[in-house]
Amino acid sequence: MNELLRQEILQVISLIPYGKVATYGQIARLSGAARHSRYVGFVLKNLASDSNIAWYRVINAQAKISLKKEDAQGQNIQMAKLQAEGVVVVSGKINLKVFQWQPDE
DNA sequence: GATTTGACTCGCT
DNA sequence: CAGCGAGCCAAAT
Repeated sequence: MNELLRQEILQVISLIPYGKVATYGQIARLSGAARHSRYVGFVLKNLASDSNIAWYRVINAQAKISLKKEDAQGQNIQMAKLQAEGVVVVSGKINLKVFQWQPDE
């Protein structure tokens, strides 16, 4: 497995500022793995439970929480955390125009 | 060592 | 404008 790539992904996620979110694809590109969008989610899944990483700031390209229905608890936690940071969630979706992280800003 | 699967994305229908 | 399918890459079985 790519420990290096995994850490880079976590690194990028840790760079997301308070009150902002980023998409999987975005993270993948910033971490140097443009086409490893799926891998990003995979990494989070394994590291989220025992890491202090703000995994909940990561959403999919549809601006929605990507967890499955079975992970309702996780969805709830993520949404709660986001709102606690001031991110407004409308109809389960996030306003990317306002809250998506712009690495160059 | 080959096949399936996945917290995704983009493009065409 | 919504839905479906193909593409990509690493991990798990």
